[in-house]
Amino acid sequence: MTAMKHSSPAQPGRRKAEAGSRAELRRAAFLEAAREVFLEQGYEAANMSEIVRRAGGSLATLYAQFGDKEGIFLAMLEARMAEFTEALEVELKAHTPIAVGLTRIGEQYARKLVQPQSLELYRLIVGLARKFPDIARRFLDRGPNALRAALAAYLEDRQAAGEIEAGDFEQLASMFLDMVRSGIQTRALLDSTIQPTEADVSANVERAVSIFLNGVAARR
Amino acid sequence: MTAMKHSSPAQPGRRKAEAGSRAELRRAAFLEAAREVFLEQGYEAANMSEIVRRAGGSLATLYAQFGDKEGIFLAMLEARMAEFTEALEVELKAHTPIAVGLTRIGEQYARKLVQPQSLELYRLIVGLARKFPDIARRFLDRGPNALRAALAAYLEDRQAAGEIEAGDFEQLASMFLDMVRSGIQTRALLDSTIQPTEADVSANVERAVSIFLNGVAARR
DNA sequence: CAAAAAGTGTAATTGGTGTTACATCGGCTT
DNA sequence: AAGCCGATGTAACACCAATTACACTTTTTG
Repeated sequence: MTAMKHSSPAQPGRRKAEAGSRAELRRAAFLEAAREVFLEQGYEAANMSEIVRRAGGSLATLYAQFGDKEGIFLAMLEARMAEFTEALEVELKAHTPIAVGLTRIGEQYARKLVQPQSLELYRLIVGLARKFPDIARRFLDRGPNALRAALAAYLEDRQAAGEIEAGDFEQLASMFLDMVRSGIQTRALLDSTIQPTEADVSANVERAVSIFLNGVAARR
Repeated sequence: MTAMKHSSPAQPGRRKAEAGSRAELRRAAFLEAAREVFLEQGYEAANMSEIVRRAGGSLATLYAQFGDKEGIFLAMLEARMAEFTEALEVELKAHTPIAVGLTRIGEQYARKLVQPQSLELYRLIVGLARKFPDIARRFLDRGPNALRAALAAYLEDRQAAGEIEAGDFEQLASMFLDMVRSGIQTRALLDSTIQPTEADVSANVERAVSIFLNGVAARR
């Protein structure tokens, strides 16, 4: 991460970064600052001058590059979402035994979700789903839906291997992921003093796997 | 400093105590309009004049009754949350067989959650969790946490009856409710063109009950 | 019935913020 | 070295909404 130098205000003369194209540096700095400001304050409360204050550069340049407030917001979301979903490219192709595979994907997913930045991003998108429906929609497709489809394919493979019973694999995948994610995420979303530990996540996943495979009914 | 009179029954002036008084009618109309406007447009985008436009009355009266924008927003949320959670007072005291009990509570919960108004309320609260942490916290306690505790007690009763195995009942309750709620709610939250039908909800609950009790592992 | 309290309609005040204009500066190409 | 073109800093513009002031009417109460 490039260290953010800042300029002394109203000083003509001595300031310039040394590496990379100037425009690109500016753009990256703007996006980084926009991420901070929007995630911290929400869309409406964020103001453009604050972004410039943190990024350096000038308001005019910001507008020249992104058009308007909505423009930089969308650009920032796009970058953020890409960064988020790329890490979800889980390799479930391997014919891993079901218990191991579920645990692995569950932990990876849950650990990602409870990071403060992920929670803030989720808050933003949910809160603005009405104002920016296509953004919310894209998030849904690239995030939860994509992961669900991947897990469904894996489950189908496991069913073929005789490890689980047949069923609607998309629905099954959704159920499992919801058990892994929802409780812990909801609590963290609504009570920011809660910061789940790795152990919390692991215990949660372990229990979810157990229920998903065996249920809780008394054995006879 | 304006003397702020709130709805507390005891007042020095000792007026407007009766229900149906003019002040109470005004107040109810304001809250109703505020609900519409805030749920439709979000907190920041909503404007006070619009509330008055829909409720009738005057801006001055609105301010006299609620102090400021935050005041009427919180008052409206309070009323709304009360209305929402009161319907969740599910009677699970009865020693209903586990499959029936789970289905009943699951359907009631899920059906409530996918109503457009519930979704909008949830959006609002999640989006503003950072700005109004105590509101989000109260929602968490009165909503999800309360229901979870109730279900946990029911599960404990069922365990005592030998229907299910022992375990961390709060955790189990959370898992079940998450399966019932999360998938369907998340999709509706992020894609407003989705409007789950009764049949969707029922199918989802049925599957959740099945997994929760028996799991998906192949029988041997 | 009359005075006081509360409500009403309108408009002014105030503060903020998205957006643009403009004069200037500095690096990069030729 | 000269000059172009984008970047910069600043301030202005335009608009909007929260909040309040005020003069007047209606309701409540003693």
